[in-house]
Amino acid sequence: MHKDILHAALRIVREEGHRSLSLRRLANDIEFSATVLYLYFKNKEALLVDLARFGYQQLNTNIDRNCHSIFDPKNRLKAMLTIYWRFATREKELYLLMQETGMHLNSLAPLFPEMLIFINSINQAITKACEKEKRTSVFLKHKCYMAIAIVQGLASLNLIHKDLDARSQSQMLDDAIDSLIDSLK
Amino acid sequence: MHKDILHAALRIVREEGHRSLSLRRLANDIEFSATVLYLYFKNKEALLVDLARFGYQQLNTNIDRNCHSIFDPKNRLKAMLTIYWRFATREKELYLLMQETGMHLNSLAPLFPEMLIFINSINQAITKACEKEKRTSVFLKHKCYMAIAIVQGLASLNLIHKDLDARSQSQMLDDAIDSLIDSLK
Amino acid sequence: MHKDILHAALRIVREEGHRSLSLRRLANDIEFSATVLYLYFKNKEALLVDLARFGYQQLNTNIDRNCHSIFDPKNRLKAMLTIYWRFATREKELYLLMQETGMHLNSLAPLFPEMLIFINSINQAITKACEKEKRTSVFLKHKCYMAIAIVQGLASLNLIHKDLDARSQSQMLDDAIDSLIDSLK
Amino acid sequence: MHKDILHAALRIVREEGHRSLSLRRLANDIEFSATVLYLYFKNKEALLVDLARFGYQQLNTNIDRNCHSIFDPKNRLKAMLTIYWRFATREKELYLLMQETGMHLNSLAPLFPEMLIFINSINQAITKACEKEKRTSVFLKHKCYMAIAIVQGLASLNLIHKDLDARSQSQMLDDAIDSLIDSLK
DNA sequence: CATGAATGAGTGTTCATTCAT
DNA sequence: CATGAATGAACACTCATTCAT
Repeated sequence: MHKDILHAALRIVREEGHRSLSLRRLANDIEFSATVLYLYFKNKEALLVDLARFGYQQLNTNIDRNCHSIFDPKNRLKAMLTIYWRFATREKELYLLMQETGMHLNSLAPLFPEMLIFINSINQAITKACEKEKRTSVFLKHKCYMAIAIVQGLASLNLIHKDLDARSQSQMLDDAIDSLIDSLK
Repeated sequence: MHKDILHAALRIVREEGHRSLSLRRLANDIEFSATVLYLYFKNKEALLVDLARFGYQQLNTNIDRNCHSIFDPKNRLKAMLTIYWRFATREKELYLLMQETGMHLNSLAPLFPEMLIFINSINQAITKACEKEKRTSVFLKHKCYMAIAIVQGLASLNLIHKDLDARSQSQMLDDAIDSLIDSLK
Repeated sequence: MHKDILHAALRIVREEGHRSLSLRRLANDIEFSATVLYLYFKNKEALLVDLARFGYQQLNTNIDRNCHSIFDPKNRLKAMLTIYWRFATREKELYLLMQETGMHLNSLAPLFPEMLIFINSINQAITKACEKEKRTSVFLKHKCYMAIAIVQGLASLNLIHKDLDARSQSQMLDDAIDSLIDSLK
Repeated sequence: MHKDILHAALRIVREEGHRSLSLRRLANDIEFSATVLYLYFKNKEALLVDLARFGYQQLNTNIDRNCHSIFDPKNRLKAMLTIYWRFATREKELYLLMQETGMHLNSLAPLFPEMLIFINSINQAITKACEKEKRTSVFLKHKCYMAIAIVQGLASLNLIHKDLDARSQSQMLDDAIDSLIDSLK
């Protein structure tokens, strides 16, 4: 049931935007009373958090599935970031929800383990990609955040400036990732 | 009065976030009836747009004031982007409002001239920074958007991952800008 | 509760006119919060439609009850129209609401079955009243609408020209109906 | 100016319905401040009354212009009623306003001289049409009101049952008028 | 003669949430 | 385990009207 609710909520978010997700609307969709939502979620906020976590899970498994066979560290990193960007682009509304939910939380750790997993996996990929150079962990962390920032920046650009065609976008993404990877040396 | 309203709205946004900006609340703050808002703004949306435009004006004059005396193109570009980032960081909530408002508009041109001015000024700076290389306008446009994306990405990172200290952030920004400028050659 | 609301609404309409029927006012009367109205009606408009339908139901049962024992077709028709007129006169405000609601609808069929039932019953009475003459269905339809028009015309006259005494009115009604019935031959 | 206001109001009523006529909207159209309306009209209601009176004036002059050369009393009466019906049909929204305004008034005489003129002219036509029969004034009055009722009834039918084509309507009107004229003998 | 500035009361509507059952 | 019934607070917005200037 928890899952059913989450999936229904997801559908609403995907189809009508996260601003349109109201508990009544959701209760209607799952064909249960609205009260039942409070049996499975403390709050609307709790539901949003779960939704966001689900998003990160999706993202993580997406990455796992597609990258587990890529052994070259740099290619692997590139693939991961590309998947991240594609996720943000395709799941526009869910991605926005993930961002917004992240913002409103005081501490990510307890509520957002999946996000940390995601960050970690990026971090590891970067670490492997510059194994020989023996970088400090601060350097690695910075690069990791930078990688994420680039994708997020491009994604949010996409939401505002609709005149950017898909080709331009993916080219910009490629360039940016290449440049980042270069900077690891 | 138009300005008074805008300033009061701005204060609410800054202090309590743009989600807390309701017309009632605003009317209360300016100690007028709510009706008066409709004498100066067609809509709540119109007010938001004006607020966002105001934000871009601020940003533009900020840039003007601080960069007009920097003649070296690359330094100039760096300064501009740094100011942009600082703006996004310091005016967190206003910046978010600007982003959200931008997303909901169909065409930016008529309602957001100030945003276009901002983009243009970045574009020009980039153009000057690689004058000798005779880059295509597409190349320039991509780099321009990329520059904006980087700052936006770092800004949104900032909003989510509060464990990043100021030093780290500005160092990441510096690195990223340098790397971008490098890529212009 | 649906019925309770409808009845309270009816009372307001009857006593203060359908222009005075606001959801807040209604909620006040039933001593419930305004929100509860939306549990039973999608809209204010939906409530109005239900109110109008209720009016037609009343009218239909009125007709049923009083005419089922009248077998002479012409007398029957006359009785029906007289009841219609009396309804319009006595339930002045409800009648007006029924008219206005009817005007604002695009297609009567789905939302106003009761109105169609009413029209149908008039039509049948007319059909029976000139069975022998084998009239075309167009002729019958015209006469049916004409019958309704006459009553409506007299009713609206009543609303404007208050100097008409009851006797005059019912005499005019009688004459008009007789004349209509005559024209069926 | 009085006239200018009235004409602007008329335009709004005609184009957007009498429910859309608000003083602000009107002030906007005439490009004056809303306050100025109160210099020429005591109330919104006063303005509506004037509007309605204007409607009756239009109707009266319409009748004058087109019927002054018809000498046969019955033809004349028929022409008058036809014009009335056409007016109600073509000036749908103005006609509705005239009806509604009439309803809300306690006594028509002081505020609606034009309406009385209209009724009078119908009355006279009827009187002439049955001069020889020496009818009582009550009889004449009844027939007069009946004539008006018929047209009003058909007009309001028109507003609700949109499935009636123009031909059917004018045929029904003709029949009804003929029948009424017949009944004068 | 006209206005700008302002308002109070009202509109329909939506929301997350609660609680007795 | 689930519901039906209900709510209070808020929302954006519109209206006719007033009054000092």
